[in-house]
Amino acid sequence: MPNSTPITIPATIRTRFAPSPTGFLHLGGARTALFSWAYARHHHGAFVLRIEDTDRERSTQAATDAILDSMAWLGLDYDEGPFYQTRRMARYRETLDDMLARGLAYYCYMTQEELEALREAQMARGEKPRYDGRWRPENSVRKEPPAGVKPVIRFRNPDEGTVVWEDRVKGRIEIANSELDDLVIARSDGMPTYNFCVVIDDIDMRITHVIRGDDHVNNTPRQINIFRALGSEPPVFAHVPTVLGEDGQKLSKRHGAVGVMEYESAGYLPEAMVNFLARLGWAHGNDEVFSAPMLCEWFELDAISPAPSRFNTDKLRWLNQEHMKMLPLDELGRRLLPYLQRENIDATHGPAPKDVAELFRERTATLVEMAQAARFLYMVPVPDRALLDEQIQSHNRQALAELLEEFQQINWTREAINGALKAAAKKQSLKPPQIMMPVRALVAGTLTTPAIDRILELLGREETLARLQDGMKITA
RNA sequence: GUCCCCAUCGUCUAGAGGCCUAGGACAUCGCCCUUUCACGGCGGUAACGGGGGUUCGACUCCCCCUGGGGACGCCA
Repeated sequence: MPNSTPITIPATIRTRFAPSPTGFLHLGGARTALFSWAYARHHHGAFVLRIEDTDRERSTQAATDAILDSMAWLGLDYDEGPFYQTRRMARYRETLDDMLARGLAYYCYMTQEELEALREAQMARGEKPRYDGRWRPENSVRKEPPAGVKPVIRFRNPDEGTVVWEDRVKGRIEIANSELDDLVIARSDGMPTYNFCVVIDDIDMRITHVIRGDDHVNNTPRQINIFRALGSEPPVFAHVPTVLGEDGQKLSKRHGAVGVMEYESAGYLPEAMVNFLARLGWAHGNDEVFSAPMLCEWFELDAISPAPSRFNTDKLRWLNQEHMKMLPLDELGRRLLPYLQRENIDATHGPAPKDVAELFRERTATLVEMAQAARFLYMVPVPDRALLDEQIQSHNRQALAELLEEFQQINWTREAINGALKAAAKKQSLKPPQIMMPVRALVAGTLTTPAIDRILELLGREETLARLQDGMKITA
């Protein structure tokens, strides 16, 4: 008889994010954390952070720190934790002993070699590889534990029936107990395993909604069985689909940036990252650009798509620019500052970062691009001889000379600069571009810049005159 | 191999039987704006994987096929 999970929403929603600290926080994990966080915030519940570090071989403090940094950058604050599973051993052992005593779990003395042989034989027969239950209490009454073998502890999974739950994103899922084997809940060295700890923790931390990656779907029925064996009602489950690379393949190193903090390095705003990640597999009508608070207000599990979705850099870039345009200029300037430093640009002299931000936020998509584009505002560009020869020729040399003189007279305002530029062109019967383009080349070392009058204004009279004069000498 | 899940424009998605001549966004193409590059504005190309049902009526419900993804650890 199928036993299903009722959909009842408890008064206080408690969600958790439970990464294993074996590497940086990747995009998929970040989105899972985001959804879990947003759901808790939406319901004014609690968001718990738990570090699943029972795999001592692979867990590192550095990875934990990296995950914490990523969450902080994204603005995913937690209400409780971080809890470390390795510090809860006493609790796990106590439960293990209790389960052993009650016959819910048993020692299994099968060796790794025996297990491997069994699996190979099963695969050869076209069967699903799994443990055959040979050390179950009912089978091993006569057997003597072999000497020298340290046993694992296995959970005695029910043989009959079907485990059913209403997944909040996938819908109803049923898996027959006959498909499940008795999973190892404690290693031979005594260390409890993930599938066991996760259940104990979710019970103890009173987690009401487990929102996690859908690679855990197959673990869920086993965990539900443990919940039941322990006399606890399982939480609501919501299995979020995978985030794929741009090519539709599983995310891996060859996709380039898969770690969240790599996007910080690449000049993306956390606001944009949150917005983008949220739109991957989740939608609120036609809303595209929104803030984290808006996400929290709107977020519902039912709106999560059950299908995997692909990462898309173009859209992330667009969103980043949108968020750069939404940020107050002072703030955007503050955010730009560290990127200028990373480009080895000394921003202690020269234009205020907020003025630079205003100039470039409509023509660059990331803070890195903005910093790079702004370089000439702080440092004299490397002269491009070919460009200067092309831009400065006999037809406009006279006009440029006159412009230089004019620049020494006028008030140094954008309006006056613009007037001088146009007047100088007109006087020599040139079109405005015929004087503006060479000035760009002289002052910025490139032809693609924001409005030239504003650039000269920001650069200041002294710097402008110096660059014009030095540049003119090169082509003279 | 076995089990589980998924399937709307190139991509992210809206769509909960008639509102769909399938909407939005990114990307792309064209035009306008324009001192360059952008921004912005206007417009275009572009999708319900296939086959069966159910129904007066299916993008929407059911089944099969195909195609994708995930899981089968003393990893999480």
